[in-house]
Amino acid sequence: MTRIQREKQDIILEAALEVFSAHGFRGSTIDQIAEVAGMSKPNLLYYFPKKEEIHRRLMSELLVTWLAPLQEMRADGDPFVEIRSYIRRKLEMARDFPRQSRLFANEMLRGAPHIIDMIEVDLKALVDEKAQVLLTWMDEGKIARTDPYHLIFSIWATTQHYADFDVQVRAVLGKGRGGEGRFEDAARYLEQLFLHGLTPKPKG
Amino acid sequence: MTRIQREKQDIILEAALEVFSAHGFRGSTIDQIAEVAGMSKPNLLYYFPKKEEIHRRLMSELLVTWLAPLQEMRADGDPFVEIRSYIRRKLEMARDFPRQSRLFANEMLRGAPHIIDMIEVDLKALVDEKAQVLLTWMDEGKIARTDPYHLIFSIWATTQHYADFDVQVRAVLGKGRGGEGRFEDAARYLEQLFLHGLTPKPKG
DNA sequence: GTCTATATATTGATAGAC
DNA sequence: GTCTATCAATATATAGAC
Repeated sequence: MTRIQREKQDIILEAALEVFSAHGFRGSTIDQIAEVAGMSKPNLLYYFPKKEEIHRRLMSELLVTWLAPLQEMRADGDPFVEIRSYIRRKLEMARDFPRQSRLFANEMLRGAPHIIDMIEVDLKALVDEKAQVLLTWMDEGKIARTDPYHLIFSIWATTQHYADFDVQVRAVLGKGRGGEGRFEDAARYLEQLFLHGLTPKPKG
Repeated sequence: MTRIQREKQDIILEAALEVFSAHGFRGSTIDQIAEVAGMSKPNLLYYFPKKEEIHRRLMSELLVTWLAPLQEMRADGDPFVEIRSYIRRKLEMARDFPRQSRLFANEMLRGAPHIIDMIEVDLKALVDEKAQVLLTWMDEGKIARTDPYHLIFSIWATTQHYADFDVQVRAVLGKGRGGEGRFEDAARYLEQLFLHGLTPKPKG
């Protein structure tokens, strides 16, 4: 495959991400994607003969990106530093790659038909491994004893929320508060939530 | 409108909830809904002449259900009891009404085109009111000082996650752990998260 | 490789018999 | 109120000229 071909494919995939993440697979048309990509529909179909093939490519690339932040959590690091860094990385992904997050959420809502195998095998294996790391930290008394799986779920949920439910977050915060400060506020809030919860500090 | 008519409409709305929540608006066909409802397509269209009208009805009913749990949080109650109850109600909704949760998530992912007005007005007003309640509790030193808006967001995110990302949760927990214990585990975990975070208890 | 024109399939909605 | 038959619009995909 030539360099030109690869570039064209990348333009199409970028346009498809834009459209699929906003309207879902069925809600998106090749016409829309072609327009965003700046080419005609038959031209787009010259590079990707099937609409499904575009989606498939996006999904397989997505999963690699998706597993990366958790993989970086190191067993030999300081527990609080590692967890805080993980939360930060996930929140940065929600801020910088909201379309990927929404594409993933769309797939989940439909029962993950295209990636259920990778979820059940690769993702499960990774989470099992990191849950074991968390359990070790608990055994060592470095973090509170709790359910490591649900801990990971809650980090996913709280961070991805800022991408997937972005409209709602902005509407609720209103014009002033929604204006770009929300990710910094979220970072501060989530750090406190996961590290201390709502228990008030004794006055000092 | 007769009783029969109302019943038929309810059957259609129930079927539409099933289909829309799983495939999204554009991904659902009237044929599918009609089949689930156990009637022919023209017959269904006799009661709802437009596909959009079915969706509109579901959305307006949904929003009422959706605001209820937060409305019940009372300023004159004990803060920890009120917050814990709220989390519990939201988690029960994720468990008992996952389709409504997914319908809502679908709408959010698309930028809430049909309900943005209610989000910006009614939901915002309700959250503003409850954020004020939380702020008062913080001023009184009853709960830790934190961002009340992001606190509410994180309760939404963590509880709805068990409905919206159900496939993933079950796949990661595996056959044994995914088997029905997950909501009880989540309830225990979330209670600890919000009340104490990960700070380990001093040994004693 | 890119275009115009078009084939084919799906689907929302209607017509008209019963 | 419910059905069969069908229309009209949309959307995926292909044919064939350039």
